[in-house]
Amino acid sequence: MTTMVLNNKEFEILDDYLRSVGQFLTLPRKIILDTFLKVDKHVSVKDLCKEVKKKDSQISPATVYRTMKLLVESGIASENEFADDRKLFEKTLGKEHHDHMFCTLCKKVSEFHNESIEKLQEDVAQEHLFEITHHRMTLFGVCDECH
Amino acid sequence: MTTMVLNNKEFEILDDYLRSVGQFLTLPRKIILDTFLKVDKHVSVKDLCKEVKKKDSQISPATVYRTMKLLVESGIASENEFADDRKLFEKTLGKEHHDHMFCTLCKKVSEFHNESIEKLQEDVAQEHLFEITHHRMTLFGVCDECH
DNA sequence: ATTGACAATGATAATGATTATCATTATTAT
DNA sequence: ATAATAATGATAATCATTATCATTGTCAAT
Repeated sequence: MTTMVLNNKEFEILDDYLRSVGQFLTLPRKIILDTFLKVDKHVSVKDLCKEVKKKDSQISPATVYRTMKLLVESGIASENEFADDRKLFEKTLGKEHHDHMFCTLCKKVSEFHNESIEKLQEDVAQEHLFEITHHRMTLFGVCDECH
Repeated sequence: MTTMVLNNKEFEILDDYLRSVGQFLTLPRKIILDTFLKVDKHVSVKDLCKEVKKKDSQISPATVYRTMKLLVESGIASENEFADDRKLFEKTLGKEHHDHMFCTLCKKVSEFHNESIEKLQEDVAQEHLFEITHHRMTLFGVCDECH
């Protein structure tokens, strides 16, 4: 029997968000959120489905897709696309903003943050009278382990 | 009758590249390259197909896809994905490296270059013993005209 | 507790960009 | 000209994601 950590702040946030748009925090959504929170790396919907199926084989991929969209809307998760046509999700809550390095050999995703770059991006945007809502920066190459 | 500018250096580069891999610069490929070069913005395969069809209604989308892949391999074009699941191609020859700003309202793509950011990216990579092959940086937001 | 309005779910079909297949046609070197 | 091989166009296949829709679950009001 799997135990769900229901007092995580993510559950409260999702519940609040859903109520604010006239929806409810149902059991499938709880299971999917719980599963997602226990994966500590970037995960695809496909892989998430496998984990979710272990807990409840009834839950359909369609519901996983729908729920992940809700997690993004509520700020709990964010999505990113590194390799071809497969979106990966990661937790955003309690994590600082960061950018990514993607190893094209082992497909590993690692993170970094550089305040100077952030500042320069803002400067560039101002010069062009562009109002940034978000940005995406990924360095592609070969990680240390693959050398 | 459409005139093709066959003395562009891109034709020579593509020809050289194709020969180096045992292939040939055929008429459909010439037409597609010519069409691509005359579009002066980021273009999707779908839009490119429309233009190509005007010159030769026989040319199939499959050939356009195949040829665009060759243009990327030979360094004449590069691809980028901004909005959902539609790749956009742009000319790379004779253009400095640059990053993009994508207006989420009007979908316009504009370009910028900032040497300081480039330098900092290299620094970050070195710190992490990461060897950059290329990078991708896009600022999302609202452009001046959409304000 | 029951009910009614409506949201959520699961199964499955649809979408849409991109690729693969394959028979036919074109191209090049000889 | 011809043989060897590459290229093409038409079409089917792929695959992640969305839409559809009949059924089931949820909650607030009675």
